Amino acid sequence: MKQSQLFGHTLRENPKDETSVNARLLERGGFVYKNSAGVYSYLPSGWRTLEKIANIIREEMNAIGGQEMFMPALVEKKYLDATKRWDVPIGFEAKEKNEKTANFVMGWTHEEVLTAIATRYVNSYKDLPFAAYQIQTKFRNEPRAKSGLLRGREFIMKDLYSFHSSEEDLKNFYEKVKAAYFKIFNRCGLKAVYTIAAGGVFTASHTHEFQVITPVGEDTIFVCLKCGYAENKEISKLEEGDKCPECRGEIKMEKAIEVGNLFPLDTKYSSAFNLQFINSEGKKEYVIMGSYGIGLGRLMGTAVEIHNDDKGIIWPEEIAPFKIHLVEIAAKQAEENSVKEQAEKIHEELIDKGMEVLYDDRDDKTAGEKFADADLLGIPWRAVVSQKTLEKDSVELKQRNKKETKLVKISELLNLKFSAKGGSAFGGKI
RNA sequence: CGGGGAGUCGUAUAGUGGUAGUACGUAUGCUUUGGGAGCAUAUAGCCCGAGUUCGAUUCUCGGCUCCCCGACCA
Repeated sequence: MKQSQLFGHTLRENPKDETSVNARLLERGGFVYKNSAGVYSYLPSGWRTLEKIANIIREEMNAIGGQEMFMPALVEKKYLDATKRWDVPIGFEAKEKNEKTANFVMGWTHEEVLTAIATRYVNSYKDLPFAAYQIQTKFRNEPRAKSGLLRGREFIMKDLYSFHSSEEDLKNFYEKVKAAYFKIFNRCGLKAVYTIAAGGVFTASHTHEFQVITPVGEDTIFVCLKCGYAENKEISKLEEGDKCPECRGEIKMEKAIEVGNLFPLDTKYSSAFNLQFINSEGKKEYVIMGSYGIGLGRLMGTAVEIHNDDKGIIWPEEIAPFKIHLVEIAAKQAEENSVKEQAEKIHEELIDKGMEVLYDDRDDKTAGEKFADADLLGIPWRAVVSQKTLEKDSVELKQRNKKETKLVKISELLNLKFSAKGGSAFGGKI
């Protein structure tokens, strides 16, 4: 991708009305555009990261048997009436107010919708268990949108729902989701704490949240420094300095961002929709359910909150919009064997290798500005091509999160793996 | 929903009861090129409505929007 053609460019100044780090950096970097408070557009580079997150989630959900599907964003009253959630103030009503459309709400969750769908297809214990998920925009009448991508009025969410014939089976699957969530957050460069919490409008029982500890978090959790046991303040009887109920370690109070959650729903929704199955003894039973959410935008915003420095974003490898940032410097056009010509060639060859590369081919930018932009954009690897490096048939390679640089032969560059795992692409040379 | 702050070119800001400067950006030309370079020219703006006034971007009132704190919530 040529940077001169990338839709959306960087801003030199922080946006006037943003104080949160993720909003400032993502807007300055041209990753997102704020349309309204808590309502964002993802520009092409930001959408690349969002899609990477989505694909990581898809991989891990599919790995535990989740099946991707897609449900309507418009949810009719009949669904939410069944669980008395039509009047929950979280919902935005659809704009049209005529008789036909007054009965719709912009979907803020889909337990009811999928449970209703399941009533047609679940008859026997042989139809269970199954788990289906979607990645879709949710709409919530957020009284106070804030902190950039961390709390919006609409947000892209992965919502997974599981259906079981027994509590035991739900528990087993719950543990699988828990393990998958740890993988997802790790792959996104985040260390999450598994936390016991309350269920809000979703369920009366206790739930679990994945919390990323950071001062900008709006949740408060009590977490054991030793074993990682944690409780959300909203249900916890712990206090800072207490002994951990699991390991007697020290409990600390921390601010945290909730990046994912798991809800044991039991029969709350199946009973409301009369979702029953015939068990192996020929008797009817309610289906046992669970639901599991991850906010993708919030996850992206959290990654930025955690991974940045005073110059910009430092994307974790797996969710970086590009793997390598090829920066040409002092390029003069229309000269034989010019820097630009060479850089173009390297760009093409990297693309041929299947590398995701952003190529800063801009002629009207100085070296300083290109470096500043590279730091702001936070792509994991930066390869500088200039007269100086070409004299040695090389590019200057640098990792965004490291200080040192190294000249690497162009031929060698094209064979590097730039792998997120297994250490440095320098192969131990640096 | 309560409290606080703020709305001026694309961005960041200055300023005024007589319609507005600056910097960056953008455009054109030339000179530059290893950490936001230089010269010249051009470009574009007072959130909306009502009131006061000869005249309102400025004052008053109302509204809308954005940010922050709190309550609520993924």
